[in-house]
Amino acid sequence: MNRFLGHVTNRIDAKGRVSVPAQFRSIIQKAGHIELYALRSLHLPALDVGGPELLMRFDQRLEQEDPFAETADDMSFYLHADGGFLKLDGDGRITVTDFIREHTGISADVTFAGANTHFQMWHPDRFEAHRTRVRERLAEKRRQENLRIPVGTS
Amino acid sequence: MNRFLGHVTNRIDAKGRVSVPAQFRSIIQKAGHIELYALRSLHLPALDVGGPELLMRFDQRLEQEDPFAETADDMSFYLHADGGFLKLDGDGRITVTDFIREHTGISADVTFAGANTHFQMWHPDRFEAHRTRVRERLAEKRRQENLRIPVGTS
DNA sequence: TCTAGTCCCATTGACGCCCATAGTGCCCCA
DNA sequence: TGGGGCACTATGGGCGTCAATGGGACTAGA
Repeated sequence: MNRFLGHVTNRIDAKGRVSVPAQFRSIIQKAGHIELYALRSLHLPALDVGGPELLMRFDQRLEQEDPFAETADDMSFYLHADGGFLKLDGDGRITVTDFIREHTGISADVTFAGANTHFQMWHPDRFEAHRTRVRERLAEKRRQENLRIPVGTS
Repeated sequence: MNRFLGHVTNRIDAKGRVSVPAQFRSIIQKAGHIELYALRSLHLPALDVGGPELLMRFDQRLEQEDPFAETADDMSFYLHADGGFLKLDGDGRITVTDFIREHTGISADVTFAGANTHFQMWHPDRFEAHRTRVRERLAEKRRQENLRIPVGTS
């Protein structure tokens, strides 16, 4: 399975390193990459992480923009200055830099969460909070739709 | 990876020198260049720095952006007259000249920010301010157009 | 002579590379 | 079916290398 699924929480050691879950790692390494591309999510206190092809996807999206509009500059700045590479060491670990900590609030532990084509890095508490919030939103949405279309799935 | 990505802040020493991040340096040296070209960014209080090919790209952009040749000439003059070489010393440092300080407000520290094909030099505070502004604009834009910049929607 | 710009060297702290260990799940075999 | 052992992951730590920074000495031009 070459999709990022599920979530795992790992500990950051005294040297500031954390193991990327083997399951996620194998997907990246299968593609022959030893470095990860990380981007600070716009709306969430989380990091979007994937192989270099993640950056390619964003670059393609960027090319669709009018290169002389402010949006293109903004997107380029966001993708290139506000993103960066994370190098995997020989044991499949990455070092948690200030770049990561500032945006996510991560301190002692990291929750890795699959997101299909990539994965995310969270502070465990914030991840949990986000998870329940999402669940509530979805439940609410379904409740509204059920008023019209009663599809009782439970 | 031969792209300028991420950002680092380095200190200017008593002699006015600052280390160019090794990651950026290696990209330049891989391309076989010993000197850097610096241009004032058009809209930002930052310096665009890169190899000689940076000049050509800026010229092309100028031509396309401004249909009136005379204005384009003025702009070209403005850029080139004040643009200059930054010589790397043996330890990969450059001297921060008044030319740099005037346009960027840089005083004690420099933030080097990747911009894919080149990099930028910022005053740390201004960089941070710009970063948050860009994120706000992109977030707003996405809210309006449902523009899918980050994959992480959840 | 003084100043500004180089070249070179020293220090220190961070990071990469390597190996060790403990916990866990799985498989195989009795 | 239960036990032993193998494989692998997460984690911890040692150590050498390199980057960032500071500073001294030499040179050339004002």
